[in-house]
Amino acid sequence: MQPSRQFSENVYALVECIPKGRVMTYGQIAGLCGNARAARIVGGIAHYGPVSLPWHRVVNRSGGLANGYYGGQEGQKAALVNEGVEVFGDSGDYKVLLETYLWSPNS
DNA sequence: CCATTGACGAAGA
DNA sequence: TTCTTCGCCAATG
Repeated sequence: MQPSRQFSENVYALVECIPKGRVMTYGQIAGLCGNARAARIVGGIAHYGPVSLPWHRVVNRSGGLANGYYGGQEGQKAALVNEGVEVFGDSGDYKVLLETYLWSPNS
């Protein structure tokens, strides 16, 4: 297989596969896609890529919400809360409990 | 085709 | 302990 181009494909598939009420980290997604060091690529794809995917379920390794989300952290936070995820922190520093909401495709 | 970006991660100061 | 810097590699312009 040629994982190179499939990277974005894997990212899209994984993000779409994240069940409601769960989240995944960029690093984990990158690792599952074959490039553990391409965490930025995931974020890059998210930025360049379509908004058609549940990017609001994707958080950074600290469980913090993304910093360039199209609707801002408050938008992503609202989306997560809307799915039953408890979001802690204040404006600009939202975060979720990875211990509780982190999801894995093998799960 | 070349240069720059990018919503991260981990290490260093 | 927090802040800063480097590295990673794909996608966009």
